[in-house]
Amino acid sequence: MTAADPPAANRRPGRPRDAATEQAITRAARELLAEQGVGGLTMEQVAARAGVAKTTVYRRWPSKVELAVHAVAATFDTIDAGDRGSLAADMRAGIDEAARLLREPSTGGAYAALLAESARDPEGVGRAVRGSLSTRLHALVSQAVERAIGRGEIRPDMVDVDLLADVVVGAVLHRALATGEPDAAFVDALIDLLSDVAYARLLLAKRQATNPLRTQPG
Amino acid sequence: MTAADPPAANRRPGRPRDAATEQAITRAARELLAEQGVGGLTMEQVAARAGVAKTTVYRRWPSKVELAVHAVAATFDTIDAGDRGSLAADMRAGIDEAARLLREPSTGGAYAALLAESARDPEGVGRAVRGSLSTRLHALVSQAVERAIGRGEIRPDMVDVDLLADVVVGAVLHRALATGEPDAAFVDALIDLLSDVAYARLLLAKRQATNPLRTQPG
Amino acid sequence: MTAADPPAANRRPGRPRDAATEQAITRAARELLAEQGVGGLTMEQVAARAGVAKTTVYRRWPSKVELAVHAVAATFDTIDAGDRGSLAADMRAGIDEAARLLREPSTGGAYAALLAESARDPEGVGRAVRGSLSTRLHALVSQAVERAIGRGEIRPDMVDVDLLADVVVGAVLHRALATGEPDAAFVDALIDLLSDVAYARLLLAKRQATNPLRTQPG
Amino acid sequence: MTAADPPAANRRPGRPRDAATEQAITRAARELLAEQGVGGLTMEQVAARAGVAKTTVYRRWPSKVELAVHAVAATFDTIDAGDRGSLAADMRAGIDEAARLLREPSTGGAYAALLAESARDPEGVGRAVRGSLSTRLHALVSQAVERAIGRGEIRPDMVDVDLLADVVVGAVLHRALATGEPDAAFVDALIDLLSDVAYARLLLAKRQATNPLRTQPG
DNA sequence: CTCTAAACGAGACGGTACGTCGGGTCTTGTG
DNA sequence: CACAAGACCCGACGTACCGTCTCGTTTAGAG
Repeated sequence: MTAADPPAANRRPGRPRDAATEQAITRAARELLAEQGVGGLTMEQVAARAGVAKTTVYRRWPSKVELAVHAVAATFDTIDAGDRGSLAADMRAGIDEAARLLREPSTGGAYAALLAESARDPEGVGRAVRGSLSTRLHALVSQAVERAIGRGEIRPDMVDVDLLADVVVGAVLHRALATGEPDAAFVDALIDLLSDVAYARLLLAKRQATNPLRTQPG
Repeated sequence: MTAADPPAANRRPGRPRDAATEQAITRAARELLAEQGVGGLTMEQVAARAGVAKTTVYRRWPSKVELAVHAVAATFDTIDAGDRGSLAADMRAGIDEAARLLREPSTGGAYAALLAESARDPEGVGRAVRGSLSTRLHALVSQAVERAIGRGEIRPDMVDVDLLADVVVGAVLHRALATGEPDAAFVDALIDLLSDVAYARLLLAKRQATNPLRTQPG
Repeated sequence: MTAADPPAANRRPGRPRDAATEQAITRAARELLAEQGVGGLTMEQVAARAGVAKTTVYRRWPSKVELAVHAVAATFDTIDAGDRGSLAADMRAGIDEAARLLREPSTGGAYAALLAESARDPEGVGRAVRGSLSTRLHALVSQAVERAIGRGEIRPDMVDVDLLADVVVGAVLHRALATGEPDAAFVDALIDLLSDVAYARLLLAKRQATNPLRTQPG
Repeated sequence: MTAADPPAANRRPGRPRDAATEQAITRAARELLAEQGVGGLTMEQVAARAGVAKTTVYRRWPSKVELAVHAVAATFDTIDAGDRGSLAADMRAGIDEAARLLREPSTGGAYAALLAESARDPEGVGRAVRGSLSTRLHALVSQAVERAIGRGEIRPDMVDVDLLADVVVGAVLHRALATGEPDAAFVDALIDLLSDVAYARLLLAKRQATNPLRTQPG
């Protein structure tokens, strides 16, 4: 084997980056996002507020969008996705978390803006947004389902996790930005709806029957 | 005596606006939106392509955002919300329409961008977006439900129309922009999910029972 | 002879122009000129303040510059060029008048601006400016000289009226706009200078001599 | 020890300005001024012709007027104010220079336009115009006089330099823009006039007399 | 204890679009 | 015709960000 310290091997030459700088930028970005929304998140302002040169910001995040993704992701770090013991509890907790985050105009608006950017550049921005943001929102639902499967509460074939996640996240997002507040009543109603789905499927599975209301496409 | 002329009564003074101009702008805006997304929707470009002075555009739409709303709304004019005869058919048609529109990156992206703007200015932009866009997407679902109520297929108390609409539109939107394509399989799965809700509720109503899976909010 | 009223023969068909309108425009133009200088003299503002449509202004003065000429000329209508009885008194009065007019920043500035326009369009604007403005300023000097010649105070070959006028008007104008105030001391000094010219010429004429200080050009 | 480096001491931080850029702008401004007068001196055009972003122009000259001042001043850099050996020669040279510059419609017109602007903003524009332009035209006369005083040709109390300068510059300017060409004959006549002033004053000084034509202000 | 390589602050730079202002023309309906 | 009202084209204004660049100045480990 060659020399030594594999962890220190990737030590890059030159002056190392200042960790405080990174924090200052992140903090400034989050503050601006919260105060003025996506439109207020300008590289110029971020640099100024962080007390940092624009170059320094660009050295870390190659474009404004990526910084925005980072800033929103930082907000998502507050997500609590702990195990609540049951599917119902986990689902409620997950939906509550989603509503809490997206209800905030700056966060909800920023997420929507980044989704819009994703549409323009699915490979670049889209990949980043999905990887850092959408996935984490989806996880709020999918983790709950997976835990429930693990517990034996439901069977894997009974639920399309991806669909479920899109339904939950999409409904909360749209309610937050287009329709009104994703308040407690909304969350309750959404949970009831999902409960009814579960009820129907458990029943149908037990009876080995098919929902007669299901029609053929076309 | 000749008939009265009510249309000429509210004639505004001054040179009337040129209808052709209005069309040219709308058309240019839609084209640019389709070709290059929201980012490509520039007042400068719109005016140039429409063969019109920038002032003329601003005279009609006081800002870029309002023009964008108009352009997306114009795209929504292609929505076919005819009566298909049954709730199931209407729902499928409505979801298909939503998917068709939002699947288009320019339209879906633009809608998301405008939702983002709504978060920054709920009174101004938000009101316009809701009035011209969100409402029309919701109508795809709510009309279907209302027709079904009219037909006696379902009872009004069995469904929260607003929730349902947010679920459908939100799910389609999020799938389109964040997760993947809202393709036929997705639409089918979504319809199945809704069918199961209906099944559960019809059953529970007949039995005068309550879904035991429903829990109390915590 | 043909029909009637020769003075009314040039009666044009259609609705006659409103004299009050003309006055309102002139007044508005002068006010704006006085309040905000040439830069503040916009067709839009003039029309608005006169309570008149832009068309109406353009019907009378084909361009902004011509209106400006008219407005300054209207200010020049206050010139008092009465006979003071002697060359000295007339000259003093003329220079005082010039100083009074050009000292006013709006008038002096406007005159300078119109001279600038003249440089761009000597035939059109230039002709109008010369005809309505420069000539009248020159007259302040030339009338004095001509009266003096009439009285026999000086001989026509002793003075180049045009040069004299340019010297006086030019000096006052430049002092007003570039150097400082054309105050009483300045006017006095200018008169003294001209008096010395007259003294020299009278003396030289009497002696039938030539000023030895005059050198050959080149 | 090596010599000190005072020039490098006051080095400003950041990327230094490109000298070539500055020249390109100046050149473009002068060309446009010469070709199309003040009206043709557009920030947009200057930037385009200089192959430079508009921002770059604004970084140096905060407004169009200041750039115009600079452009005219650059034209004034061609002034030759060398010592010709005698008051007469220096005066002739100075007047010729003034005539040469102001005869050019673009330069004369621009100078007039800037004087007009000075009237609107005496502190800002006015200061710049006086400092960069008027002073330099005045110097054509005042330097000649001061040299003459140095040589003993005339005595300081015999001439009001400021008045003289305004007379010369003003007369040339007004002749150029309002009356006709400041051609050779005009320059000669102006010089003759000034020569006669000198003659009168020398004579009166020698005789210790007063010009009887001088009257008291009234 | 120098050498090297990168981080860093500062600010110039090219670019694109913004929304506004003003000039001058054209097009209505009404007096 | 005159007139009011206002649409329309055009060109320029000055500003705001974007992302890139070029400087001089640290700051660390490597030799």
